[in-house]
Amino acid sequence: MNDTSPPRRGRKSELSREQILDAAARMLRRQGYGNTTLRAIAEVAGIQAGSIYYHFASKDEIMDAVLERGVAAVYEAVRDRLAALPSETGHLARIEVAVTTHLEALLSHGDYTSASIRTYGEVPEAFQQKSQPLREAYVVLWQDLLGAAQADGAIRDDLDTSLLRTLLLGSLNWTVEWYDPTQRPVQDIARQAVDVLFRGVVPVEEAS
Amino acid sequence: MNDTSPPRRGRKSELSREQILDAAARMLRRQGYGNTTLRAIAEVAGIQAGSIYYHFASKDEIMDAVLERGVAAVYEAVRDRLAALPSETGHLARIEVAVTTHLEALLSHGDYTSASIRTYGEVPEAFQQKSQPLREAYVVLWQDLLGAAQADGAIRDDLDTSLLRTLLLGSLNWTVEWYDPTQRPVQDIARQAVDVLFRGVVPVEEAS
DNA sequence: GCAATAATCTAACAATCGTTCGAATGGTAA
DNA sequence: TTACCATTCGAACGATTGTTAGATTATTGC
Repeated sequence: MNDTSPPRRGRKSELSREQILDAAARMLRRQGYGNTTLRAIAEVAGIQAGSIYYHFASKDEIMDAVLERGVAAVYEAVRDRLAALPSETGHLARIEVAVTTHLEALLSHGDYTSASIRTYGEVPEAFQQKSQPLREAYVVLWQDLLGAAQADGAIRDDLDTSLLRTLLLGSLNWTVEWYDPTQRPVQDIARQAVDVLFRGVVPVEEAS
Repeated sequence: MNDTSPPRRGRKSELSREQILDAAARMLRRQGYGNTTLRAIAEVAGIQAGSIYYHFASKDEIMDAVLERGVAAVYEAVRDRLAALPSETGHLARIEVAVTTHLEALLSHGDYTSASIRTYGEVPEAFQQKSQPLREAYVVLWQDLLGAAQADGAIRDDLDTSLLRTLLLGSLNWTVEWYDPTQRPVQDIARQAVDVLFRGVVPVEEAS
């Protein structure tokens, strides 16, 4: 009944599986769901199209794996880094760490996270739902972070933290569309993003 | 030689053309480029698939028209509203108008702008280039806006306005992914976005 | 009302899609 | 080596794709 045990497989299988996923993520990122062909994935992975079905049951299963990996990479990175902070860490410091980690994870696992972000909307609803719990957990994480900060007066209480969260994460997520790793280190972007988020762009002397 | 004159067409042609474009934009927005089928577009538009070719030469030509319309709607709206401002308008006020107008245009032409934003990356390079001049012009518009503000001291001069622009526009563009017109008026979002952009989230008394 | 042409329909085409399956290969334990 | 199972190949399938062309219907100008 409980069919948790996978068919016993050798070491080479996992390697191929990984190559297929990498290829799929790379193609999903630039061409979207509908344009990504199993034959193209196979070619990039260095195998034949039919061979994919030894590792995955369907195209959707591949997409699902890529999507899930994309969100998990960011969520787990941020969650773990926050958990590793000393308990006396201030709210603003925690937010700064979250922003920086989010950006680092987002841009270092570029293909998976980009594919996840850009493809999520165009994938059949049926298996959007599989990665949805993770996405919601990540939203809750941020909402708690911002809510706690506001409750303690670290964030102005005339702001809607829910709106603030979507605006902030939107700004960060959009970086996958333009970020060029050869141009500028991720930390520079994170630093200025946090700086503007905290203090705004207007110089203090004339902040009306 | 100069074949500028289109084949003389009646009034009904333009109506159908519009319906095809509307249908295409709506499908592009939710399903992406590769998943959007000419037969599906035709069904939404209330005609037969083959009839599309009376109005457009190819699928790509439809996509091209949708993409261009999407960026043009936002660009022209912001440009015109800025041009209509009295010349003595301050830099921050101009930026506020630009942000608000950008959001309003973005979200009121939802299908076209969303399709334009989400599909641009997955479309063949050959005709990404057709809407590229418009996109660049829009970037220049914002860059001038922010650069002039910084030159006059309205924006802190330790900020990189080029990075600031991408972060800001990213935040605004991302709204097409989550905005629900039944929940909150666009102006509320614009107001808080400008507020945070100018003054940051940290209360003045403890801004270090 | 009649001719002309604008607009749409219908049916098919070649290509490509995801998928299947039996045969061929690879490696590993005995 | 032999036998067994893991892994891949190669070729095919039905369905669907963008596109085409001729027949058919609407609409307009006179």
